[in-house]
Amino acid sequence: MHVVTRFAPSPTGHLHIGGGRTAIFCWLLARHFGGEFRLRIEDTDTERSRQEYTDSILASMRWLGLDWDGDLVYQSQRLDVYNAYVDKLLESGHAYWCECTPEEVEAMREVARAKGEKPRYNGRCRQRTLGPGPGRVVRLRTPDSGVVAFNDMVKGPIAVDVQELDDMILRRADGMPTYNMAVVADDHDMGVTHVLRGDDHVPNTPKQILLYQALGFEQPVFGHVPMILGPDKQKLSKRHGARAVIEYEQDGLLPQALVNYLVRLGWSHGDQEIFALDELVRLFDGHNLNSAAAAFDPEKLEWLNAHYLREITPGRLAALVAPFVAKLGFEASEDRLAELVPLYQERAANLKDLAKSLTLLLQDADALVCEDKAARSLTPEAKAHLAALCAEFEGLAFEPAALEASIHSYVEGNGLAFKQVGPPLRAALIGQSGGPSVHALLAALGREQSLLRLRRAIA
RNA sequence: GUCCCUAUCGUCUAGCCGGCCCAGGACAACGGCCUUUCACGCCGUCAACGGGGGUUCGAAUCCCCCUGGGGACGCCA
Repeated sequence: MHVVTRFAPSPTGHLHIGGGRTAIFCWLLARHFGGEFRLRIEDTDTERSRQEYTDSILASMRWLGLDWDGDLVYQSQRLDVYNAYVDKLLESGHAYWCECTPEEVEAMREVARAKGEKPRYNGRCRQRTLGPGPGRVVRLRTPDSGVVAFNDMVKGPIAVDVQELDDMILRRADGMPTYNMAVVADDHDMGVTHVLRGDDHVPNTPKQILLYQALGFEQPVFGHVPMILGPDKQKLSKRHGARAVIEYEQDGLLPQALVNYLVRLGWSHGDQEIFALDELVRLFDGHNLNSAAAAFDPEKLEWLNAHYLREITPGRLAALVAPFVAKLGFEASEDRLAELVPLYQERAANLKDLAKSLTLLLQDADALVCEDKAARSLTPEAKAHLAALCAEFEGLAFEPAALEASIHSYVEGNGLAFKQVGPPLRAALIGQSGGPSVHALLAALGREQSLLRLRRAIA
């Protein structure tokens, strides 16, 4: 099957998770069938479109691992094309010039509303034979009767009576094309075969189909994926915290975790939860898409992220966490980070947390802050044990096994319980009551830094 | 208001053309095991077919109505 999909964001903001998920689905569908995935920037709204958002969206696409085929298409560079199509429609009688002002149209809508009907343009200029002129727009001549039906990839058969549709504007008074006009022209010219987009476009689809028919274009397959709701089941908004893909990146999420989470939100493959990207490409064929809106669950995302974090090799993880460590004001080579990372790899849910934990090991002994619970374990008796252990460690090789053996022999030799020396040791080393095993901590810190921290705790 | 979409545990979902489902998996929560702590891991518990009518020997699965949720009705995209 020949498949060409596209993702068409408008550069009026960063790429949000809803758009991100749509992009992933489109990319997956194209890759699954060995087709093409195209990217189009819908920047006809000159007021709100910004280059920086285009850049941000492209950066997020790359971060997610979604590569696109062919050149980027900018709608703002295709205005002539759209107008040529509008002219064609005018010539064939499928469109007409209209001189009604926005105010007049609004009044018509009010009349319709008052009659309990859907607000719409009443077709006043339909029968007139107006030509171009200032303030005039071009409208599509919607058929008088009939039903527009299509088979949605995810929602199944959908039918709408044309009576519900009014004569939509194709060309604005300023000569700019409207959204539906541009989309149909672009999707056709780009050879798009499958239009996968957000749920909110369902009502646009019948209108666009009318345009396909008027223009004599072959229709693509349409598919509408439901929206993503906030954890409270309400429309996702700023209230729900981070929503843009770029924010998740900044919070230390791994792209494979976000992709896995987003795909699984609205698509399933039996009971499977974890999917590698190549596995998704193999499995995703456009079926099994859920037709109901789904609530976003940050906790499950976090769980997936922690999962992927544990799968990465220390060396690779060191490189990923380095920028986050630097952001916290610490300097450490990637080699050094690679040595430390294993201590916290399975204790962190994201790169930000991991970096924060690593700074416990990187900072100066004097800057170490001791948590209350940890401080309480540093009793006079415990300090005496620490002093004795310092002596034990003096002539020892600072390796995990040797350190562990040394601590155990001290504990047993003095008839103690491990908990009498473990907690105070950890408190002295990192100022916390929980965390990596003490011998691993000692080995990672090294002789000099370990003894420095122990002596400081005793003092 | 009108039209369209939608409805299984708190959340994501499995459940394709009815019986194998007194509904399965995952996240979260809770309990336990492992363990020097934390975390990981493992085991277990709690928890759902929105309501009402049909069709049928039999419905979460099919049909209708109601209710709930969402979206759209722009010279925005």
